[in-house]
Amino acid sequence: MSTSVERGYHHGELRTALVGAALELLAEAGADALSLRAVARRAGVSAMAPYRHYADKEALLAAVAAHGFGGLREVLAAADREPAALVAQAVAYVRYALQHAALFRLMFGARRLDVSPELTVARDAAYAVLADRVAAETPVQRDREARVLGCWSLVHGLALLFLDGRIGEKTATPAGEVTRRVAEAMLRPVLGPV
Amino acid sequence: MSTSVERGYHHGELRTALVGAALELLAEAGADALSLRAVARRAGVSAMAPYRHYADKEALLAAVAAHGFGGLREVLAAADREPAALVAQAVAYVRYALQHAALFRLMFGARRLDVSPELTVARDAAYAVLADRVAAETPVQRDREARVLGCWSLVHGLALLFLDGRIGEKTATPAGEVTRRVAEAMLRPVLGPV
DNA sequence: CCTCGATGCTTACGCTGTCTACATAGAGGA
DNA sequence: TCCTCTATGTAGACAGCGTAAGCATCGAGG
Repeated sequence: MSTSVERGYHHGELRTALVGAALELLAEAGADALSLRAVARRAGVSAMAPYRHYADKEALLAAVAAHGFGGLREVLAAADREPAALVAQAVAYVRYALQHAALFRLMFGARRLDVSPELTVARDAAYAVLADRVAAETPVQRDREARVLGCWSLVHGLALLFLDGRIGEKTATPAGEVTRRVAEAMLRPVLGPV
Repeated sequence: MSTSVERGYHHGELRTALVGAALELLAEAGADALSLRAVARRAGVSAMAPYRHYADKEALLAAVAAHGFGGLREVLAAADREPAALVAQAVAYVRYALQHAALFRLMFGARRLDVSPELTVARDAAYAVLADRVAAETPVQRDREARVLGCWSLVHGLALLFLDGRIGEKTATPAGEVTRRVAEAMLRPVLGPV
């Protein structure tokens, strides 16, 4: 059997190849170009082939989003091993959103992606990295839940405002630096001196 | 001339009627149902008629989004007149997002909506209400910009996490109450006792 | 009264997601 | 060895979408 370009009637790895093709399209041409037919085309397969592996377009997008949350989890976990782990995670979160803009938007795409358990698991795993760090640095049990939510909201909102071009238009400051400053300004009083 | 159902060849108020029809569709059936043809249908007009008033679908969506920012500005301004204005604005922001979920998502839809000056103006006007309040309550000039950005991110992220169903699934606490708690937990140390 | 520009309509094209029906191939039992 | 069964991929069709081109209608101003 051939492993790369050559293939016969059956693809062999279509399921993962489709996610890969979707990620490429997303990175190269944005969300508007992400049609099911275009994904199939790029995978070198007919328009209906994806339906053997995914119930419909939404299901494929859910798999793509899950992949995105996997990547997010990795960068957050890496940042968590740095000193000033919380601020590092905030910066990593925003950086990931900016580097994978279309994918990041897809991940929070609003649809009934929740039906996919795979997506839910990947999502929760990514957020657990952030939530655990916040919880660990919040001594007072009473405030813990609210602060986890608050920090999560802070980085997520910051990422989206960057993506929407609401920040960084006027300032020449790099996104990472802005993120660090905002995170420190909001978290310093909360967590004590970093 | 007839004002309601009856109309001849020309509509007369198509431009605003289209925005109204789009808002209705958005509220009733969500973003997926918001096709240009469906909007035209609801306005009682042919599929091509909207093009006399908007360059393309994006342009109409920009007008709809601008309308949404107008509404957001109003509720924020009303909240700003309450005691504990900052927390009240946070609650109002989240409430607006939840009550107009599909519209709210459209408002931050990521596309090149920025080309519409009308949209930019409406957007900036809404955020000015929040930014002014934060600035007014941030005594230290040095932190002001970072805190404006931080508070903005906080409420925006919170709203989106609610919309995505990430909050409120497990807790029975009403959204407004959760928002209030988070806002207070994050802002109390920043702004001093409310 | 008559023209002319603004506004709306009709038709048509390529693209999309998805349904139905058919083709192929590799694996397991006869 | 051959034969069938199932998983996988293909072909064609359909309705709905955004939108380009050209035609119809109307009201305002000369």
